[in-house]
Amino acid sequence: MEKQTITIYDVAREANVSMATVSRVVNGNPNVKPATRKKVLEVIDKLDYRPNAVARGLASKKTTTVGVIIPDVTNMFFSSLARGIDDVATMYKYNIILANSDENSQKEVQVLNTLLAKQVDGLIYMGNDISDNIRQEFSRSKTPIVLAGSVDPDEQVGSVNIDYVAAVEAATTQLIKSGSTQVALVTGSLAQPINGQYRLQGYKQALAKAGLAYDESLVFESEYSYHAGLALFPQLQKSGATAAIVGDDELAVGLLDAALDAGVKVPEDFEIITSNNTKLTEMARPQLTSIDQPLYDIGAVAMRLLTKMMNKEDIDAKTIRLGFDITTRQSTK
Amino acid sequence: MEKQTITIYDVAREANVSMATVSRVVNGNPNVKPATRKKVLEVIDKLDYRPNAVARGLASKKTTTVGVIIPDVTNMFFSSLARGIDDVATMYKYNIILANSDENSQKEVQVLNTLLAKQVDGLIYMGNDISDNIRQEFSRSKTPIVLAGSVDPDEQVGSVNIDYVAAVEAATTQLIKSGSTQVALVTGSLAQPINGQYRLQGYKQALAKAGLAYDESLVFESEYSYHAGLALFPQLQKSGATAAIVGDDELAVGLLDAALDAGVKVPEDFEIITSNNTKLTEMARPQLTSIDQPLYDIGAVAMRLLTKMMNKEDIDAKTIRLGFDITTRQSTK
DNA sequence: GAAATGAACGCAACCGTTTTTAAGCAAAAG
DNA sequence: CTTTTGCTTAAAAACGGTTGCGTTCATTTC
Repeated sequence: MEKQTITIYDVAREANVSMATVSRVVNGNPNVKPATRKKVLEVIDKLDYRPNAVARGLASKKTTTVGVIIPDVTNMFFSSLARGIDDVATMYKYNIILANSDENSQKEVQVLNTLLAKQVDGLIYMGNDISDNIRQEFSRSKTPIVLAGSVDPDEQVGSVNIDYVAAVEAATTQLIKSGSTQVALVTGSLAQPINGQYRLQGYKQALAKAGLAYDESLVFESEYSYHAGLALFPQLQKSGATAAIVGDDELAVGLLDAALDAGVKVPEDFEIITSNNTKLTEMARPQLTSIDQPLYDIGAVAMRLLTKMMNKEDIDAKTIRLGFDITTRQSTK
Repeated sequence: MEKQTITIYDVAREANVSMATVSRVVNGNPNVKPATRKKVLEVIDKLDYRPNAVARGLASKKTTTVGVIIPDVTNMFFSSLARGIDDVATMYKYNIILANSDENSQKEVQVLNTLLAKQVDGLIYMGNDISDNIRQEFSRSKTPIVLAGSVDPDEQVGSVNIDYVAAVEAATTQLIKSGSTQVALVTGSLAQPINGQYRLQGYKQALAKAGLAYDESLVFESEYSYHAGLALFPQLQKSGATAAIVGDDELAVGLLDAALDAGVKVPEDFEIITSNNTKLTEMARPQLTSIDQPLYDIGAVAMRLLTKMMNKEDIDAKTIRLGFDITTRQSTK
């Protein structure tokens, strides 16, 4: 009795036209006489008809849905990207299926497959680490994919990011110029290209240009979390570092708070530059100087790129590098 | 040439069975002879067959997808809920379509409709304000809906939250006991039931029990943002308040930082209790005392409730009230 | 006035599953 | 030895649209 879903067929009958015609007016196909269009529209309105997107997806092979793989929505860095993604997605009439992966490659592959099973028209992947498993799935997938905020050494898929080498070099240089000779680099696993290749390289370049020797003991690998930062600071201190460039904002706040709690003055005795310029950098006291990646834009541009790919438009460049800045606040002199 | 999607039909042919049989093994239907099951499985593996979820959705009228309407993923409060939702969703084999609404009722209705068009099996709504528009859509929807972290005065749909009256009363009482007679209440719009009804009531009750008069000038409506907090503090100070209970963590951090920047000592001269116990409360210095709503759990329980509803199991109670605590940190004496 | 043109619209074949119905068949029962 | 019973499996009808192709019919064109 309540199963009553009204279909395109009901509308057709009621309006005395074929379902093809109804389909045309629903889809804005111009080949419909204004009078019939009007009539159909009225019936649609009267019956409160709502096209079934699943049926439509099956018939047209398009779901107007894209999959988004995110390490953790709870992380400001990624959620900022996600917001950019969703905004331009809705702008282009797409919806987002959001799946948390915890950067667990097994989960990622899993999720990727259910996303593909759901026939998403495209896919956006976020995550620092592109495991071989996932890379393999990428390459045999016919579905357009773009990476947001991560780098892909072999450019199989689209991607949007900033020049991490240059960014870290600039940040490191700034720290050196302000007087530190012992600048620490605190990032996630060096096994991840973004850290082990790009950030590390930028760091070394800055050192080299300043005529400073590279000292491995000033490079720290850490989890990206507040508590990790809290726990890591003593080691940083022991290393003799007087400044640090940090790969994640939560981590940086942890370091900062640990410093403060230990009575170390920031920026007088210890300077910090963090990497993501999330709201956290403003909320900290002292506020954190940060590399300013345009997070929202990275997401937005990634989604825009994806729409082009889904639309089979031709792309000028598969990988887009956005500009960055360094926003100076109170954690540097 | 590569359009080659392999369907259930291909598998059936290759395995010399009907598609019905393939469907059975894919869906774990027991009525299949082990031998044939094995054969089919082999063919599936060999052909790398992946069932088309869209077709499945059309035929079964189930999409194993739920819609999630969220004000803003970028907000820690909501993203924490979202994380809980997603985790139990995947636990029950559902995916999440995430849509940001900015608490804009027009956008909400819009999004709700496209979600329903996509035949989601259920819906989770987050947001402080349940506009009449959206409430109306709720009531005529046949799709199960549950609210996460918000209250619904007329309990049309499921919902999961905490006892906001009691929570605010407890917080206010604590502030009064520690010596403040002028406790401010800083929340979002009082037009929203959660503020105007529940929080305000808890606040008044605490006052009454302590024999203090209710003073309207100590109640502040504000946007939930860091900058709003920064801007609001001077007014708070002018009001003579020596403590505040704040409805949102970002807002609270803003207030805290403004106090600090103004040379007001927290908690000596001004105490703060905030409401959501997000990570921010730990990151602030001094750390913020907070009502401890189990954010993740609210999301998780909401999703669990939704699975039951989608499954047509009978529910003991449509609205579930989780327990809360007050986690004392450094912003209270 | 007949033929050609083109706009509107209807027909019907998919899209890839699920699911109901029934058939086939071997073992158990009578 | 025939009938009943109970598994397996096949066939085919949905599910609600999209879309290529063909048809209809009012206009133009010659």
